[in-house]
Amino acid sequence: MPSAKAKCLDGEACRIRVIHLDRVERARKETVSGKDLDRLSSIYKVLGDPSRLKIVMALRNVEMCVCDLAAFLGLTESAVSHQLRRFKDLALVKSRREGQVIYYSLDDEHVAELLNMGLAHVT
Amino acid sequence: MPSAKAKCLDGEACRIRVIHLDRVERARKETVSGKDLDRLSSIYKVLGDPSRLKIVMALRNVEMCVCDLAAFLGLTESAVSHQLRRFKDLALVKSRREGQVIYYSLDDEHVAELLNMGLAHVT
DNA sequence: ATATTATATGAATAATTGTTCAATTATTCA
DNA sequence: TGAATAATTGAACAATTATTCATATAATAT
Repeated sequence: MPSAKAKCLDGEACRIRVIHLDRVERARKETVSGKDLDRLSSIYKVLGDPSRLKIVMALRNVEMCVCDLAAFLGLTESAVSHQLRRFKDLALVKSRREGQVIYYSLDDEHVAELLNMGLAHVT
Repeated sequence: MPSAKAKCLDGEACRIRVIHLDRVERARKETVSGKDLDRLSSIYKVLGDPSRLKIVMALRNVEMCVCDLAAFLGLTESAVSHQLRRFKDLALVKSRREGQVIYYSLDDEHVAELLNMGLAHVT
C-alpha cells in the first residue's frame, strides 16, 4: 500500500498538489520541450481534420492541382488553397508550377510514414 | 505538353472543374473512406495540441494520476480531466482506480509508435 | 492588348475548441 | 457519521479555426 498523500510544489504557498513527485520530475526530463513539442503538435493538428487528411492521403500517390483536389474533396478551390497553404507553412507539402497549373505533392517522407502507420492502425 | 484543359464533372450543370479526372478517380479509390477516415483524423487531432501531446508523452513511460499530470503541465486538474476524457473516448488511454487515486496509462501501442515516429521526425 | 484559366489572398462569419469556475461524485480517514 | 481528498461534470467564455465571398495575381490564348 503505497502512500497516496499529496505533497506540495510551489513553495510555502503550496498551491500545487502532487502525489508522485518523482514521476512528475521524470516526465519533465523525458518529454520533448517547447520548440519541438510545438512543431510536432502542429503536424498532428494539421492532419487532424478529415479534409486535410484526405488531401495528404491523395498526395501520397500522385501530385494533384487545386481544382483536382477540390473535385475530389467536394470543396471550393479557395478552401483547398487555404488548407494547402497550411501544409506548405509546415513544409509538409511542396508545389511546382507548370504553366497555369500548380502541382502539389508531399514534401516529407516522415509524414508519409506517419500516414501509413495511422492507416495500419485503423484497418 | 500534356493537356491542361479542364473537363467537367457533375453532369450538364458543369459546376465542378477538373483537370486530371483519372487522378481524382484514383484518389477516390485509394483513400480511406468515411468511418476509418474520421477515426484516423480524430486520433491525429487529439494529438494535435501541446498540452495533450505532453500528456501522452508522459503516459508513454509511467502511469500518472490527474494531479500529477496537472502539476507536470501547469494546468488545472479540471482541464486535465477534460482532456483525459477525450483520450478515453478514443480508447487511446485507460484508467485504473486505486483508492481515491485514478491512474492513467496508454491503451494503444500503435499510438505509442505514432509518437515515437513523430519524435524521430522532430529531433 | 483583352479574355480566360488557375490559383492565391484578405476579410468576414459561423463553428469548434480549450480552459475556467462551480458543483458533484466517489473513496478514504477520523 | 462527517470531513477531507481525488477526480468528474456541465455551463460559460475567450480564442482559434474552416469556409465563403469577393478580389487579386499570374500565366496562357486569342
